[in-house]
Amino acid sequence: MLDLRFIRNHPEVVRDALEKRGVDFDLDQLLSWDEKRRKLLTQVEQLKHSRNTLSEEVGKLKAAKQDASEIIQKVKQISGQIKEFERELDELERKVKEALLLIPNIPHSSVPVGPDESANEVVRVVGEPPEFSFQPRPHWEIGEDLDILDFVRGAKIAGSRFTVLKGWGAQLERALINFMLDLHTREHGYTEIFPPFLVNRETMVGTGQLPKFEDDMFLCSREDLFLIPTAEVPVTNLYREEILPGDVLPIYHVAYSACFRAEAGAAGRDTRGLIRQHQFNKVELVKFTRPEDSYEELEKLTNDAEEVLRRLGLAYRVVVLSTGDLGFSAAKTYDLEVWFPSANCYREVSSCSNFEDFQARRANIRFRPQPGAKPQFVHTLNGSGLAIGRTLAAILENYQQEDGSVVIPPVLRPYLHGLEKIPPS
RNA sequence: GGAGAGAUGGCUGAGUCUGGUUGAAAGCGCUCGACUCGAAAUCGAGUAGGCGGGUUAGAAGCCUGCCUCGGGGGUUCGAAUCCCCCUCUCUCCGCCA
Repeated sequence: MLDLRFIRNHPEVVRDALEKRGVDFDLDQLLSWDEKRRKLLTQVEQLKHSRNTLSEEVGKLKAAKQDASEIIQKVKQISGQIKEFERELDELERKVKEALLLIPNIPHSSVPVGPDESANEVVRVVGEPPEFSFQPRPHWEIGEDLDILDFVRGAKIAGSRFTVLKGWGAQLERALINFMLDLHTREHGYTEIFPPFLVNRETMVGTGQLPKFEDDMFLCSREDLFLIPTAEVPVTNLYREEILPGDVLPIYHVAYSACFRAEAGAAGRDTRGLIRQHQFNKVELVKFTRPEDSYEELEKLTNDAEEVLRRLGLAYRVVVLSTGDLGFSAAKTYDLEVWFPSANCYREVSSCSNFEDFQARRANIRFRPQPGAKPQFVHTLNGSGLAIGRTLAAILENYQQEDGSVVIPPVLRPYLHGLEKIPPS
């Protein structure tokens, strides 16, 4: 959510941002509602002021045992008027609030301008894609042959885009989770959180999933609870409606969670393999920082996520998203894309974003810079560190051998009882 | 799920029965000042948030109004206080990993 006062004072900046994102939004409508609202508010406040002072007089007269019926009549009339105006005011406020929740964040000045992902820019390429003396196979074939991935039974018990991990597959998934959590907690200074996987509506609004993207979410309608699409949602909302003391910042949190996505708009895309699932595991990094530090923190966070890929020995590149590809709440995003030999291309395994105060304003997360100072909104950031399923798929493909076996990256072996290779079945 | 108790400022906690300068006593904490070589102790002052209006190029600051005592609605000239609904917390019972 943007600051309404900022929109009022700098409509041209907001208009420019909307255009760069390719978003159609009626800003003039919002501004005229806001102007009407403020005029009405002033009137209502004046009426309330006279009501308050007159009521006080009634109290004084009654205490002095004098007649107050004349004033009481007058105030009754004023109250009626207030009620009438307030109905109108509520309607305007509702409209303004709803509109405000639908305006995306303003892209940072360093973000490349462009209509879609074709305008994204590669920031750096790290590592060499492996050479194969044979035709590398896609991970779903490797996994099924090794009897560690079961797509057929996943579809049977839950539906398409659900997969069963088995044997070394299940253990490799668990190893990846533990490896990432250990790395970020022990070496990068993050505090681990294990959050609820179901959250309420206010929480989903806080991070920006609602109201705009409800169709992409799984909803437990009986309780009106949503399955989280990422741990970003519960973890960012940990401090919703709070004023944090300035000295606790920056806060670094890392959380493992299962993630649930309806993938409503993705019918027919990535139907094979682990790339696009309704349920997947992810280790997520979340930061709360002072405004002046957030862009430096974004670089550090991105580097923390990259470290996972470097240690796993996977070739990857870092891409900065253009204005047309940027997510609704983000001001700047780096995607980490890992090499997939079978597809001969890079695919996203992490998305690291700075939301500035966009989520903090929605969720009302503030801090007091100094004891006694006025509260300010924090900046929030997050990034996958990393998506587990896609990482597992990348390992299967990049470490596959001609005989169908898969070598385990050395850093993971301690998590797999020293296993060096998943043997062919 | 059943029965009961409760939710007040950064925290503890009065006020609710008996509606009226109580946006809220007191204590703690915090900030600033005095004392001190410095600290502790002591003393003094200050210390909730939000939304408007004025001043300003704007911000800060200052002046001013409105709202908020878990959330929403109602009664009343006037609600922390009375009534209704919701949420959460605690205690007891039931159930359960």
